[in-house]
Amino acid sequence: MDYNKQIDKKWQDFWKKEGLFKVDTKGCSKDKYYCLVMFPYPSSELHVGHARNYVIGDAVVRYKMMQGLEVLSPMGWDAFGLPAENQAIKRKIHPREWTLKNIDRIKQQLDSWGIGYDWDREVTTCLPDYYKWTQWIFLQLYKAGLAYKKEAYVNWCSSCKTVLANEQVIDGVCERCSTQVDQKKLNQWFFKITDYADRLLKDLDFLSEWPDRVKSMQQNWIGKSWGVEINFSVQGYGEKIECFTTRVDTIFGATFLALNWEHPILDKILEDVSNKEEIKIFIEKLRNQPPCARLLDSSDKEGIFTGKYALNSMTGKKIPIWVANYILTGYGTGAIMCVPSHDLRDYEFAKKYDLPIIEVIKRPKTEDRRQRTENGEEIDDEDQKRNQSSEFCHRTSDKEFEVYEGEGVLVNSGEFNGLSSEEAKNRIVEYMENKGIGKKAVNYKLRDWLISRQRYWGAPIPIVYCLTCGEVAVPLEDLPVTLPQEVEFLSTGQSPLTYVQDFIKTKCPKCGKEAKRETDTMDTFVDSSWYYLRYLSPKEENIPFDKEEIIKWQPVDQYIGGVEHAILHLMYSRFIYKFLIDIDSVKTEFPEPFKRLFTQGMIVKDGAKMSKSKGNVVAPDYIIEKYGADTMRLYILFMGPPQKDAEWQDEGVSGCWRFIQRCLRLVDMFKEYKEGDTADSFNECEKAVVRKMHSTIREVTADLEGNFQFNTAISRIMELVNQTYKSLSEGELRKEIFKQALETVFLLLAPFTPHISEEVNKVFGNDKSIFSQAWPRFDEKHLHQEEVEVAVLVNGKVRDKMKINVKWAKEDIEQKALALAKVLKVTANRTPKKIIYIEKKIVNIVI
RNA sequence: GCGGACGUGGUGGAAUUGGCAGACACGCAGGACUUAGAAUCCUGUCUCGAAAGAGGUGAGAGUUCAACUCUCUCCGUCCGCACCA
Repeated sequence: MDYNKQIDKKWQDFWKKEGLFKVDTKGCSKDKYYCLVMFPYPSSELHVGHARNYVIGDAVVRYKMMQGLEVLSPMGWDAFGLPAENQAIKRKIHPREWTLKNIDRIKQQLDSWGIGYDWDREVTTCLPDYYKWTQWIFLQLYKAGLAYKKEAYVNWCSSCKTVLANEQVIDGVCERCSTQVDQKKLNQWFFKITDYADRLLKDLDFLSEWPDRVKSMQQNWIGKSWGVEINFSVQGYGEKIECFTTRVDTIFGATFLALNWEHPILDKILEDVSNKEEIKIFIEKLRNQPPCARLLDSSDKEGIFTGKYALNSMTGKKIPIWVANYILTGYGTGAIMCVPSHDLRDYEFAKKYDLPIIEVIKRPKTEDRRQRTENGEEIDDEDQKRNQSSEFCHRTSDKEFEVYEGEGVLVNSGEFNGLSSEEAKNRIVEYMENKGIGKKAVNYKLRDWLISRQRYWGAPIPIVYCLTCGEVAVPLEDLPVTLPQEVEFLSTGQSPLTYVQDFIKTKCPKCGKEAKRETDTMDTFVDSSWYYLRYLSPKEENIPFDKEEIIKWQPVDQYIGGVEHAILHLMYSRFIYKFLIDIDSVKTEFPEPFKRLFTQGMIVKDGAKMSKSKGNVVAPDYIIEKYGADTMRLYILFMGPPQKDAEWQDEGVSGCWRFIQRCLRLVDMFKEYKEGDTADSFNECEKAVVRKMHSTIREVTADLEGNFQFNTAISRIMELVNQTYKSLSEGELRKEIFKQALETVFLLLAPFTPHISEEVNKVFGNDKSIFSQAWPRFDEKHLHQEEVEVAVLVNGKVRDKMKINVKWAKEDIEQKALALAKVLKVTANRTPKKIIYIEKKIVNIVI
């Protein structure tokens, strides 16, 4: 059989004509399977790295179809965003035009690879029929008090002239243009995702089928920690300074307080300070420091004494209040109690400015640790000490003092002396709560989601500003707030919408007077946080999504995409989903949108991520031109475990091509095949093929049911093909068996190489699509083997192998093993201490 | 620093979860068929050794009849977070 490009095209057209991937979400009666592949940002053409994503998704979709499920496989476009706007500025193309042109091109690519989608459900986030509902979601959040505006210091990229979210700042530079990021105070819209922090954390428990890596990244990002909030009263003022600490057991060692430059109390306490100007200059310096000026070196720690003191409420001693550059803004209260004896950072600071250091925690005694070792063996004291220091201790260069950051036993802590850290924490909180000087508290690293963008190419925020009524939400019936087509891109730092008079000018929905529209647009992560719901009813004009459909089709059974979305996209989607559940817009048993998540690895070339600038991009189109779609698909799946990064090797592609040719040659042989004389029962060659066939079905199915181990699945199919060749050359096969073997090969290959599988399916006289056939089943009885080979080991070392009949008694097998010449040579007539027989595997003789 | 993943031939990678390490491919070498090449087919290919044999899964120890797999220590690579009090 000849493979040619017409075959690809022919079957792609066939699937389209037959509507193979069309799903009637309402009407279908089969069990549902919602397979979702992360939709692409339509920038330029897709390369093989992107292809991996879609090929994996397609293989899953086709496999599940053959399993008899109703498989929903939609596709769409994450079409708003910065690159389109950058292109517009650079090349004077309208973002919309550029985006839609790219969509056409990518769609054509996906088609030519034979990726199957229900295109009737296509969703494009930059079109009004979609972003109308993104705005709707904004308004729901607004109504619930979860969308709010606040003035805040934000990351400002002077090159892109825009505000960046923290997560778009990589190592202190803009993720897109690598310009140094500055700080700027602006009025911004936020979503209050922090209200959901605890649920986002707790509900990770529902996600047993997500990779641990992703879950731990999310956990980390939420960053929940338990501790105590302590009030320190400022001497001479009625004011208090709140500090959060996770180590209240070290309170007796707190010898100073440190504030960040933004702390509100500074204005008050600095009033009558003599060196006020000096301090202000220092604060100003910190304010202008971009977040990238991360202090990696301890010597970078800087601070200034405010001249004021607070009281350590436990010791009653007065402790100085400092302003320091190492106190984070936006986490905790902006003030901390500093314990230089048990916190390395505080120690470095105290050392530099000569502040007192009081040890209050002793490392637990070695006896305690010794008890913890399993077998009670003594452990060398020196070793212990070394281990401990590597864990918790930071020896200072002058060796005067070791900062011990671990837990231990309290000293110099008044009535709490002798308690363990753990006990002390409880007792001290209790004491503080009674006295009203502190209380248990929880802190999160997670911050509210900044969604404002001073950009044109995004969904307009549906808010109007009226001189009389103030901030007014656009009524639902007025949605969408349409993005104007005519726009000018001026580098001013303002949203281009600011200059579109027709857009800005509007009437206040409340009082009808002249009003102005909000000119910021939304972060594209808002668009992508709910698209999977829109796929279920993409054409609905009056509602964002159909509740009934959601009950039926949510959660997504399998979500597939890159790890780069492990934190933001997935966190935001989870948040929005939970919110929609809360406002009763989504009804579901399972509180998470994506039941199972698969993150595929990157394809690298010459050891590096593919990029135009490196010139190492592998274009799929040339591979398709040379070998066809199936070869590319097969290689992408065969190159390695799909969740791991893999190096692209052109030689590997030709290997897959050869395999396909080898399969097709077998089909040719079958067409010409003349059956010889057949006996009643199968001969050895036939038995071998049948056995291999069934074991292959079993293993390939297991590989796909597991963690999508396409690479091993394919290698097993290769083995079946090899076995078929071998049996053909070694003896007679009746035609029926030859046929079964071939049919099995192509059924198993169908999810990976759909075009050729369809073609061969036709050779066997089936007019219907191979994907309407059932996935093959194996029969246990064909796996059974009378005779198997076992390895014979002496003292764990393989000495010989022997064939045994599985019915033989254990003793007989052992006797036979002992009698082997190679075994006798080693045992030299010594009687074995013990013989271990593992069924059908091993005989181990211990002497 | 914290969290996670990982370390196996010249290369990509297998190993029914503690049971014959290197499946399946790539590459390479030799051979067959060809005027020749391409394609295809066959054979070989962890290391040392002529062979018998010995060694071998980053290093070292331990548990076990048996360890790539489990435990501990160390070394190294990749990813995420990072002055989170």
